[in-house]
Amino acid sequence: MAGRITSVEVARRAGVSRSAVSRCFTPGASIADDTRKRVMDAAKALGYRPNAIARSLIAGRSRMIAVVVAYLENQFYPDLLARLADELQARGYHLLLFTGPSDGNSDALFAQILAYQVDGIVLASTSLSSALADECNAAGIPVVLINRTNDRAGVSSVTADNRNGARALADFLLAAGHRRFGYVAGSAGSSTNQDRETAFRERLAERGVTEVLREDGLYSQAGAAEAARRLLGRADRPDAVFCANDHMAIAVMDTARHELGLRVPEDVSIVGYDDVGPARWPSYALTSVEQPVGTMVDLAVAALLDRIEGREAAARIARVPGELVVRASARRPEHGVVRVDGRDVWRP
Amino acid sequence: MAGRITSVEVARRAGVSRSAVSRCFTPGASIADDTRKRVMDAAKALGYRPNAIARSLIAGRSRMIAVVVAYLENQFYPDLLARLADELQARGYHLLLFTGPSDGNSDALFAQILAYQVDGIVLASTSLSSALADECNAAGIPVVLINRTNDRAGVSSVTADNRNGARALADFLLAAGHRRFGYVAGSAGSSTNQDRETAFRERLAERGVTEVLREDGLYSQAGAAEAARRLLGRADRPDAVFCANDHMAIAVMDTARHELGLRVPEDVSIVGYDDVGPARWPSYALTSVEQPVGTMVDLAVAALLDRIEGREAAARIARVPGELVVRASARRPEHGVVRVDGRDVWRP
DNA sequence: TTGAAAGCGCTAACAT
DNA sequence: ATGTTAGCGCTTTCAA
Repeated sequence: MAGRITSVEVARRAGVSRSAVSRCFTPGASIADDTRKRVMDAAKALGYRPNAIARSLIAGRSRMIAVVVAYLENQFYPDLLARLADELQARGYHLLLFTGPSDGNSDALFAQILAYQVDGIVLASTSLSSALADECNAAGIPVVLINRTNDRAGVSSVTADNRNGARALADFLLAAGHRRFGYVAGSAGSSTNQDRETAFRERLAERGVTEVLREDGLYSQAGAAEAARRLLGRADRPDAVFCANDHMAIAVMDTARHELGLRVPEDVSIVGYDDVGPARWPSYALTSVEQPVGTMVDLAVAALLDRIEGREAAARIARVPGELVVRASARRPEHGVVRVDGRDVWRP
Repeated sequence: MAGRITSVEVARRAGVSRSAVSRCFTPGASIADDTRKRVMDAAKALGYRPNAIARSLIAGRSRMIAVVVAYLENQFYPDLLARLADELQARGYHLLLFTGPSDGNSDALFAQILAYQVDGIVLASTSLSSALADECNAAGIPVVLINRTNDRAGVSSVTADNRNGARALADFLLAAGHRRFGYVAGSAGSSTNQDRETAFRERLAERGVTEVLREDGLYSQAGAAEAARRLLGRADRPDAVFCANDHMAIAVMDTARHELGLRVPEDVSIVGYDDVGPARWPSYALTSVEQPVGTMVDLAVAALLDRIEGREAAARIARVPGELVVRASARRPEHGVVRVDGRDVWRP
């Protein structure tokens, strides 16, 4: 541990008491300009920084937020993490990173998070969101789920408006003339997958299509490639496939083109969800519903800090809408696509 | 802050002193089995966890490691982060994440890092590696640079063997018959870019090729796309391009194919460095030198913890070799490519 | 083996 | 405006 210079040494050098030193580093404390200057000079000379650990002990707040993420291969999560860190740093909080347990041992993780006395927790799409969220909530620590919801009271969450997005995708594909559909699912247990899948099916059913071929991709690229082989290898293969996220859609496209020799979108239209970076790469040009990471982070941080700082006690459930961004991976309907801010979007 | 149950309450319930409670949670402390059981029962009943913050204050060590990363769009960094978090968690340390300042304000960042009394710092490829590393080192906190080096004494670093990798790439491209070369550079200031570029040029020069067209890509995809336009748009364009990393190589490939109408590798061979996930996607099938992130993390953690835990005081400089993985983005030499562990690698 | 007492570095009453 | 005192939750001598 470094920065061993303590406030006593600064106080001695400046010829004042430790309290005076403390006040210099406490915004809004009353201290004479002259004293402040002497203290600051001494502090600078000695290289003194108030010890945030000791401060936390008194304040009962650590100004640290635990963030638990499961998989970082899906570019959505690194984006999320980067923005979260920026946003928290800007507000004087810091991010303690935990990777979701591969071993499913949420208790050990929970113990570690609690031990650090974090002021709040962000759970980004880990398989154990629910269990952890409940425990933390019970322990009185504000929790916000990102890209998952949870029915329990007291747990805030921020998601895309997955149901509306999936409905838009259904309408879009129908408008392009598709009638045979496939769905590559994420983990069945995730609320995001459920929302995307059921809304997609419901909308198709409303419009007279009741059959949707389904394969599990489990949010991994290997799983999605397998799913693509099964789904697109059959004689009566679908001519439009909705993948629960872009990360899988990319693997499905690659498998369709490079393994199965299919043309996209001539032989099969493929659409995804999230609009992550690689979806925009010309090799994929994936039609996808955006999941606005910036807005989601802003809402998550606000929900968390409002509770931590006592401005509001209630949990908040936010659902943020996103555009259906039209690119080249799916057949394009004759009508309904307009250009907005340099992107083609679906506005039927 | 939660987990407000303190050791006093556990002590009272178990009918012992606070010291006894403390000893139960201190490995190797002497305590009667009977007492331990009573304490543990009480602790469990109350949901008590020792406060890591209070503990840090005494120990003078926080068991937190600060990690500073600059850009998370390049998949190498999320991979690094995930493994680092896992590795540290497994050893009882935790990762405090800082995003490298876009505003170039390293002082503010430094202050925050110091305030948290972190036990060590991992600097992953930020533009301010050197300045920060020096400051932290001066403050007595062990530092390890990943994917950068720094001449200063006392600073550990772990990098790929960039010079050897770049030489292998030069040999590989020459063996495939290329004679007109281009280089898309990362940030000129980064040691990694310097090593890759100079070794590439030196090796080509040794073999009689002295001209290499150079464009700046600045480690960003937008920059790389611009570089590709300039480099490949000219009449006497190179027929082989080495990009300082895969992240840029992907943008260069996309630009070549989709904007400039070039075939890869028939019209131009493109090679990168890092062997990140997207390099393996069939749409790119990028020939690249791997940067073994697992090994690099292991070495970085070892270097850091050996110093933190007093096993070794000296800084360590590690350079880890990686295979040149041969895929379809570059013309393939007639000889020298062999299959090892399911990959084609260059072993001249 | 156990408890009492001191103290990690800091801040927040409370005096002055 | 400043100093004195107490104490955040824990561990760690020191005695017993």
